[in-house]
Amino acid sequence: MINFFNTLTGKKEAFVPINAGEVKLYTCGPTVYDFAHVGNFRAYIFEDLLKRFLQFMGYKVVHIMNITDIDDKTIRGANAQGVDLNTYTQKYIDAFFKDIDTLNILRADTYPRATEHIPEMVAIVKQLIQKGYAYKKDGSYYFSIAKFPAYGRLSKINLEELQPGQRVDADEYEKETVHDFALWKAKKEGEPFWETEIGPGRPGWHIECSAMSSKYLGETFDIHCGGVDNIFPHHENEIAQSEAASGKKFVDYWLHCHHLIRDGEKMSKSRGNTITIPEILKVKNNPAALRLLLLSTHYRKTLNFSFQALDQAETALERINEFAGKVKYVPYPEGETSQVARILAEADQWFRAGLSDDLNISKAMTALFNLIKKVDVAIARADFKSQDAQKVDLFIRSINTVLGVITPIKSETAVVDTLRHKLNLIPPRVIVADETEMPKITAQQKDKIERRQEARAEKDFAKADQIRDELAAEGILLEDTKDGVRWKAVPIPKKPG
RNA sequence: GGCGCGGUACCCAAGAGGCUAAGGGAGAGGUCUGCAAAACCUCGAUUCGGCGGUUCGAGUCCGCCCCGCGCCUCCA
Repeated sequence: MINFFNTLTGKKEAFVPINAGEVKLYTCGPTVYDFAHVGNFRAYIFEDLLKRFLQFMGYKVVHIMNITDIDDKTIRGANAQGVDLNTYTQKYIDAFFKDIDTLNILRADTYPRATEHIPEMVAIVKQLIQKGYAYKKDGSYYFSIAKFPAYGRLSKINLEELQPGQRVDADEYEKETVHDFALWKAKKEGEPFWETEIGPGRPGWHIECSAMSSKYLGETFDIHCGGVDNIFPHHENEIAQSEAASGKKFVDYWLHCHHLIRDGEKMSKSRGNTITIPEILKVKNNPAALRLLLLSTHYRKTLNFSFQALDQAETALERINEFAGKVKYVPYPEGETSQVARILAEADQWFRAGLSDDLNISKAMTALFNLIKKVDVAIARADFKSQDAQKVDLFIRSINTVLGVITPIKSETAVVDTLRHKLNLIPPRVIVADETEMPKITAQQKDKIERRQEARAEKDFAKADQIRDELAAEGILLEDTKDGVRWKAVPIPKKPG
């Protein structure tokens, strides 16, 4: 059974989708007025983990993520640059998708844009007018929260105790009550507008999510995600609009991701302490390590971003990759042992149990590391066979459909018979198990490995070390083991800055 | 002021009444080795922000206090 912490009830609850075997998921996407920062992607990675885990557990997931391409900031940005709205937002949309791919985040089924769903929004506003939840003032339409008694249920906010911020009063639009919010904003000088049945203007912020979620997922759907800062007012307002319009429950499970902080402070554009994915990768070019870092703190806990933490994630990931490669590429004797099935069953159980418990990623990672430890011990004792390796490899691939970070390191131990070479019995040679499975290595590089082995046999260590350095600069790492020289292909380290 | 989250080893981080307080990183010792690196093995908190209380038994429940953070206004 899968449990999720539901913001609506404030409790962990058993997850039961409306239609068995199918999950309808809506996640709040970016407002494309600037480049998204890591904090934004922490939320998208959490949602990706959620989605991948549901798929792993056999659910079909229909995932919608909106793109807010019209709001105060996009309009301001476009006007400042003297370009039209679409031209302005497109470069941020492109950057967003590029980062999504870099972080190996699965694409949503649809990324509806606000500007392409004006008629759907107008239809909801009309319904709200008709049912008496909306009123018009100076060409704008507002939602009257006094008409919706359940208002505040999600955020647990008691309106009477709310201390309105100063900027509420500074709102340029006329409202009956401060907390009423705009559904539709009347046409204004210097702003894009649409001619509609409810008059010329543009949508308020919240209405797009109500309109687009119901269009693609239905009036009631399973899960709605976002950052905690969306709980109020955005999601509260969505509930009010949608439930007032449809007369039905809007969403069963609300899951909210906590913030990513930097130096103890929330990372946000308004504070100016943001950092983007490309900026991070300029310092440490390892997207999978970044993904692991963002993934490995539980989503309801604040995550403090630092490059030290990124280094730790990278080291941990290398260990996993090393192990995955050892299982996938290294040949073992035919057969199987009895213990590996047991180790795997235990790891599988922990992995599922962990993620089933409100996405407890720590427990899931523990399952993986304990597996690694136990199998490594078995390998060290030569108590590990080829069929064991296949099963472990399969398991790793399976959990990697959820984690999305593992790339087995391809490497091979070259057995060079230096003694026989010295006696001129055979030429030195690098023995490779399966050429097609090997990482990229040139004949020249192989030749160098052989020449280094010759140098070592002749105790010309200066030459041997020089060759090792040359290969390292080319991304081929040499390691002398008791079985021979082992090489692996690694990314060539980049100089920061 | 209201609502909410968190404080567990040098760092990150599980655990939410009872077998020896997961796991990762760093560190120490070891195997291997020309050296190095890597890989692997072993070790590591008598103690969970503080003080009281409940209990046979408390990181875990209750009370008070201290500290950090978020939301209440556009924000993932």
